[in-house]
Amino acid sequence: MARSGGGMEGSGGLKKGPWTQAEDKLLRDHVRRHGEGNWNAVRRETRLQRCGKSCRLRWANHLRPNLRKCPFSPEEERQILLLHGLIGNKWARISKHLSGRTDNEIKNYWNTRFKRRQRAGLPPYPPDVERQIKLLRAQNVNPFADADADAAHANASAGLPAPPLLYDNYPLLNQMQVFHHLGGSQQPSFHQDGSAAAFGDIVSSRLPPLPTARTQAELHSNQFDTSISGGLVDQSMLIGDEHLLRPNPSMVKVSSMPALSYREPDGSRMLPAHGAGSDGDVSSLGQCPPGQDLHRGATWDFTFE
DNA sequence: AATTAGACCAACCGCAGGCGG
DNA sequence: GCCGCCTGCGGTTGGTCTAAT
Repeated sequence: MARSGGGMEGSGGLKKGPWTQAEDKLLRDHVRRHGEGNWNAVRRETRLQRCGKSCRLRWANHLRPNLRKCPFSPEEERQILLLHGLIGNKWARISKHLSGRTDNEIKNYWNTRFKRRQRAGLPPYPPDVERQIKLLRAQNVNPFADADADAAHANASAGLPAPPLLYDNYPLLNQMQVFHHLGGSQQPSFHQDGSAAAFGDIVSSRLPPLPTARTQAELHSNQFDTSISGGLVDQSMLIGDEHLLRPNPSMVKVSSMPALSYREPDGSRMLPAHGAGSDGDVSSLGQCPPGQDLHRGATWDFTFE
């Protein structure tokens, strides 16, 4: 929704506020003809009275193809938490690991989730996610591997030799998939050298420095340093986020780790909360049925088993 | 039925970095 | 090196929706 009323004009006669269908069509047509980029030309070449910034945002968040507008699946939520734990508020980077998701969407998700947990006095990450974050950090898994992969791709295009085929030349998502495949409890072995990697052997190299420990006060209001809160988790915190999101009167705190499961929106079947998909591949989680907006109403229903 | 609080989400703003003149 | 333009990113705001009271 808009911050200012629809049809409001900013300086220079530029329109602000919510986009109309006609405006969307103009922008879509322009991108179809000229491709993405050069956003300031949109106003010159169409009747659209929007600044370039606004056009880019509208395209990126709403109009570009292959956007997924369904609610986040538990697997995606877990990936967001994990990536956030590793690289912080790098929404654009995180969104690159979740196909069809925008940085704005992920940022909104995190902010509301963060506020909720903060109000409840809970740490930002569920204990199992926090453990995984600490493990990945300890093993120096490179969360910026996608950038390396991009660079490798650029090298290839330029006729330059490809770098050695290392696991961290692939997106972090894939590393998590392997981790997940191993059950999450069995620690994969990581190597700092480039020796051959059998399955379960993860080669890691060219790592950025790990974040240094900082006091909570030094962090932004919505950032956490997992090195501080890690490990010391009260049993009462072992409750899935969805219970906080949509409190259930029958919800009780338990003294031992509950097994979580979730029910698909149609209630047809129950699946384990973690590793919902067989391989954690977001792209295989399924698109929303065309014309059906699942944003509201279709929530993941966590229950204790 | 009215009110309130919280969740959700679209969109704006400021800033930084890249690039060409 | 400086400047202006463009683009991308992250933070923030504020409207709408929904459930609870």
